[in-house]
Amino acid sequence: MPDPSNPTNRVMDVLNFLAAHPTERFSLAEIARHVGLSNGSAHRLLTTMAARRFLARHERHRTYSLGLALVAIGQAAIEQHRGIDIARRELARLALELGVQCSANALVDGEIVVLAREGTARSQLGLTRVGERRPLLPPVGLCHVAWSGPAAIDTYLAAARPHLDDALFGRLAEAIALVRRRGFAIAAKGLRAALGHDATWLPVDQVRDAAYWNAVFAMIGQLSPGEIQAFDLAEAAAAGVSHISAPVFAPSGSVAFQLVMSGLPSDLTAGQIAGHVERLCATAAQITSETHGRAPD
Amino acid sequence: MPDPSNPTNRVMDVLNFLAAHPTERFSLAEIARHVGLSNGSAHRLLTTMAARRFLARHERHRTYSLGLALVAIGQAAIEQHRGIDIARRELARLALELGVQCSANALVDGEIVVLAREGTARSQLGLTRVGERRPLLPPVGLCHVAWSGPAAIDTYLAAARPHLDDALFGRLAEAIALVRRRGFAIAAKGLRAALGHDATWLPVDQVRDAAYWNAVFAMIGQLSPGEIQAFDLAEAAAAGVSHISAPVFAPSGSVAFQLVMSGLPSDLTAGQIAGHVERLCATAAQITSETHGRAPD
DNA sequence: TCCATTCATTCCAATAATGGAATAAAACTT
DNA sequence: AAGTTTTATTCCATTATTGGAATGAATGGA
Repeated sequence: MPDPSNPTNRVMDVLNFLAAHPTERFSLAEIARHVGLSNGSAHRLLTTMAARRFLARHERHRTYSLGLALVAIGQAAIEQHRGIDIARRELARLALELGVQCSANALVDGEIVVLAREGTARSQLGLTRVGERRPLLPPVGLCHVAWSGPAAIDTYLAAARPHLDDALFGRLAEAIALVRRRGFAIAAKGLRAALGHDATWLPVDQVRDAAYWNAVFAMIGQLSPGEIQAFDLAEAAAAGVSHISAPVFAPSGSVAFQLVMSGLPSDLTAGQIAGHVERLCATAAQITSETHGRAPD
Repeated sequence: MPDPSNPTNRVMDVLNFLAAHPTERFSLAEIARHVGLSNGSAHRLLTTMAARRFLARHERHRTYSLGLALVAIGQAAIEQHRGIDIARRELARLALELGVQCSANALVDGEIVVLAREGTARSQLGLTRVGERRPLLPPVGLCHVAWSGPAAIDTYLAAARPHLDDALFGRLAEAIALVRRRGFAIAAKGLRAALGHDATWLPVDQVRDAAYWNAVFAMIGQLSPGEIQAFDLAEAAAAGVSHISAPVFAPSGSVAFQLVMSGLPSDLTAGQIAGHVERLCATAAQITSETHGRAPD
């Protein structure tokens, strides 16, 4: 692996930054600051991209946003990833039949990126929008990590370590092995559920400044054991289910993306929860199969 | 305008190339050749992009295609361009009510890129797929050119000049002024229609080698006057309508994208054609209005 | 309305990316 | 199965890009 190409990364940084804030528009200076570019470089970069409609320039406010060329490229990308289409269809069916919210997300560049969402959320909180990005931190993303190599697992654990006490950290480490063993992840609701907050709620779509990270880390520090992972379904039934997730594998054996079911009714029995888990896992397995994926050894 | 940033353009070249062939996958060497890169540069570029999932690498065949990150970016781009969503909805309605095929396309990087398509085609030919790219050459793209500055118009005319005889070329030049005056473009069917070919048919989704361009230029040389532009609707009614198109304007006064209606029944009267034109223009105007666009002075 | 501040744009010395050759690894052919 | 061609990857001197300062334009506040 050769040293990465910086100019190339800069282009992707700009695109990622703009995609992470799909409703906003940014000036040259703002983009330069957030992406870590000098004004001069940002100027050439942005004008070059705007000239080819990868970015749209809004003359009136001198701001930039994602351009029309990316609409077409995104559509072309979907054609390459039939699994996304299948996931949309199947998740919509699940959402309708079970009255839950379903989504699919991938790990991109160390962040969780929402690829699809079906079903309407019960609450505003935990609402995911396609294109949104969240940090890869507990309690989310276990399915992405559990089938990765030791290096990725260590990175995940190391990021969470400073914010968890020993007991919770141990549970997280165990959870990874457990998730891989049983083939899905399930998190219970925790203390915050009483406040109308779901643990999957993380500040989103805002600039990742110190205040943002403080809020995220504070949330992680307050997790209850069950929010990290429910070790059996009875535990989940007692506290209520926060979310269930299952992996879709690529042909290479890595996790292509994960399916997430959330917004479940709070009065489910352990048996009903098992049914939901079964449905989600079956859907994930079906997509894995239809896209010629396979789980790693 | 500063000299463009080459490293940035290379990234966009790769993305455009892969997006132009959404069903295929390419090796490093193929991409390097088509985009005009050295193997060394291509190697670093592709591995850098694949590392961040902008490209998907298929280990088995050592090929690359568009990655999952672009799915999310494409979705985010759609959020910025509400017009695309509105166009989808309205074009679907038009397609259903009139029994025609409708699409939207934008000018990206000197090429026509299909952004949306609604309604099923009557024939396989002229079938457009979202993400597809076609050269900006007569008889398509008049709406993109007609509201542009003299420079863009000259470029368009110059590209067509070598392949048209004097009479046809004069008609094309006139057509641009006419389209701008009346606010839409309409092309009749020509000789090729009898063979089941529409003039909008152009080789697509294949590598742009010499054979490709020969086929394209040969097609242009065989255009009939009405295929370039029907100067009145009676002319269109007599030969049958190939396609109608109307521009959607951006706030800046430039053409954001154009709407195209094709696959019309061949037995329409001039009055019925006028009705179709009216519907398409009204839709375009509505989208222009809803997205705060305006026609240039 | 004027001033201060922020922002966009240009320019040049310092620096990092690039092209092309060389090497190694596949893939294909005979 | 061995030879031959194509492909992927590494390396280094050449060359083009970059960061930062300076300028000019525009915005917001008093």
